[in-house]
Amino acid sequence: MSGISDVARMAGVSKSTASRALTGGGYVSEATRQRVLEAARHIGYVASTNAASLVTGRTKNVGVIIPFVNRWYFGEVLEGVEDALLACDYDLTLYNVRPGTPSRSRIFEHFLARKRFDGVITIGLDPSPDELDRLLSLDRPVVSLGAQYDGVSSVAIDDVAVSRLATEHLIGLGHTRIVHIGGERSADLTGTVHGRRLRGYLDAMTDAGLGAETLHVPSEMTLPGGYAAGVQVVSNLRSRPTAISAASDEVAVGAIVAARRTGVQVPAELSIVGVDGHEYAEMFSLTTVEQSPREQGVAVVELLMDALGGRQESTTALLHPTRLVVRSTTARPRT
Amino acid sequence: MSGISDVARMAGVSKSTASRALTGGGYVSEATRQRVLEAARHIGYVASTNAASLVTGRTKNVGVIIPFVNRWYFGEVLEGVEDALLACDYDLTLYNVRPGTPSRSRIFEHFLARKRFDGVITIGLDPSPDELDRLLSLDRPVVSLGAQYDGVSSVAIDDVAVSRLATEHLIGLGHTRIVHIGGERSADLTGTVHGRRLRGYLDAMTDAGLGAETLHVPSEMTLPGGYAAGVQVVSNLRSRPTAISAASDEVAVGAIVAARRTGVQVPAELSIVGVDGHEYAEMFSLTTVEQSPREQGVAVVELLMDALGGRQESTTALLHPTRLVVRSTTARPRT
DNA sequence: CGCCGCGCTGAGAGCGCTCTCAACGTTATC
DNA sequence: GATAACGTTGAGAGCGCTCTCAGCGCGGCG
Repeated sequence: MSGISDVARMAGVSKSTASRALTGGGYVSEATRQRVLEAARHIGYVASTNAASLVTGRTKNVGVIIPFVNRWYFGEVLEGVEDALLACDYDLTLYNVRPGTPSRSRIFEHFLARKRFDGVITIGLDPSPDELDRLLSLDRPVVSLGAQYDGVSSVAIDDVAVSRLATEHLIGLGHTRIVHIGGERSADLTGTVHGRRLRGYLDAMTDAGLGAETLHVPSEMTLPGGYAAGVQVVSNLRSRPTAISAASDEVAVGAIVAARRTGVQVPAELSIVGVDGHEYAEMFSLTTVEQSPREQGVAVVELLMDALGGRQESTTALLHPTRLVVRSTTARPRT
Repeated sequence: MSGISDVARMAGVSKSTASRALTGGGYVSEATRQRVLEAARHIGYVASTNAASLVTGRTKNVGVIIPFVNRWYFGEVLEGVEDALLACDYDLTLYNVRPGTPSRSRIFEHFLARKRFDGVITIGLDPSPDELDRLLSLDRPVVSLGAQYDGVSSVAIDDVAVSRLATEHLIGLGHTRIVHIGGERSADLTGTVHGRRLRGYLDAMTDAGLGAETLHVPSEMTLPGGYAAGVQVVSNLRSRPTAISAASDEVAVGAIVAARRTGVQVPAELSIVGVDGHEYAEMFSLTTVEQSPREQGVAVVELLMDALGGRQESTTALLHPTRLVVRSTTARPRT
């Protein structure tokens, strides 16, 4: 275990000078710097971030709080965040807070309190008041991706708008009996992604004078969830809708599979539109509103770096662009 | 920022005693311990793991090296590992080494060298000689999941056996024209998961006297990859096989979608079997050989904890059980 | 009664760094 | 020529802990 003193001795300078040369602070003559660098390389010296943290208080580590790892959006975001953090020379400590797990509270109460990070990125997190309290009392910058809450800068897309856009696409094609498949309906339609997407659907329907026709089939935000809901929609022969506005592409693809399996033609008998730009969308020719989670991951890291560098201009909420991609799961309804 | 001295002062003891009471080492009277604990709770004291690491050399942190986050198997494993690590009071630092990314070498050369962990878990890693070298020279325990390499204990399934089992299931049903869809064929059929699964298929075919009939369509180990390969298989009208042995469930589901889309009946005209026990398998009624990545994640953490606790009994290679689950994508071939 | 061992406690060294501060030689300024 | 300023360096304190070691009171034992 070679320390900085070894490097210093080998380069014939003091610990202080070696430190300066290595970390790049203060005055060091170019010659000395080279000598120190050479010595360090020679004995394979790597600074102990630990010891450095102890004195500087900065850990070169960022905590990432994420509810799921195994869903497309979250996986993409995580990879984007990881890449961006590495580029800034930061490690990433993962805190997987699956909702309803006992470990979730343990993370908030115990692990976060250790403050082994310079800042925190939360992804798609809808914190309880207590959790938010703990987060803010960490005395470290916190930024959020895919969700907005009090006192925290964020990067996200306009979930209401994307769902509205998707629904309006269906309305524009002439559909009137449009059903929305998505998450549970809760009292508050702004606290969750699926809530906001339900709201976008409702807004579009209301604005088109179809307010009385709205229909919401709740489902998990997963492919199997969409499948189950799709089966339900399709088997409802009496008043089968002519189109589905799904809260996400995973749900939409599930619905497509359900329709095909039941012999319902897509889009001839049933149009389906999703939201996300999932990697499966193209394969299923799914019409969808695309977003770019990877880029959002990079953006939220930038936001955090600003905060860490003291370049924080109060609380900001960045909205990333999205775009409608029309493929072949949507068409005019049969007259 | 309250330190241990504050706790000590408040409890009316020395720093040493406070430390003993808090970390549970050495002699402390029960009364004193309670007093210290109470004081710590009162001022919300949380020990700086950083400072502790500096003296003990243990970080209470584990590095996890993973090539993908966004594939089912890896996501499941990661969640299992995270859960198990939290239970042992360890943090998880994520190193996402996507193959071919420039960040991959940076991680091996720079980030790992910082040694901010007590041990390393590699997931499905096929390290280059140089990478393996760097890994072992870290002087920290390394354990591997889903891949075996020199000098490292591992947890995995028998990838050759599962694929052989899946293929034998098809052979048992009477199929002879069976094609394998899976990863690139490389010179060495043991270094990668898809290589070993290809080998299992080849072994089963050869043992059944069908050695001359083997056919391998390479594809990415993803759903779109399986779709593309499936299209290719299905459109080959002259000598269409009666069954597909897919290297993974994602590939198998892709092939199912391709078949349905082309109007080929599954399983009437084409049987398809996968490997993994993917969350989509049930929804597609896919016959498959199930494994349990989550449990494997837990198991590999146990292995690492043994190594960290000095209970390492040389290098072990645990094989986890798998089982064939017959659903309805496989049937006897039409005569 | 003296000594040892046991249970408990405190003093203080030191983990590997960074950073402040003083010192020193050299050059610019008046 | 005296002084200031600048660039460069080293000494050493101290980050917040753990851990070794010595000390102290007390009961058991020879």
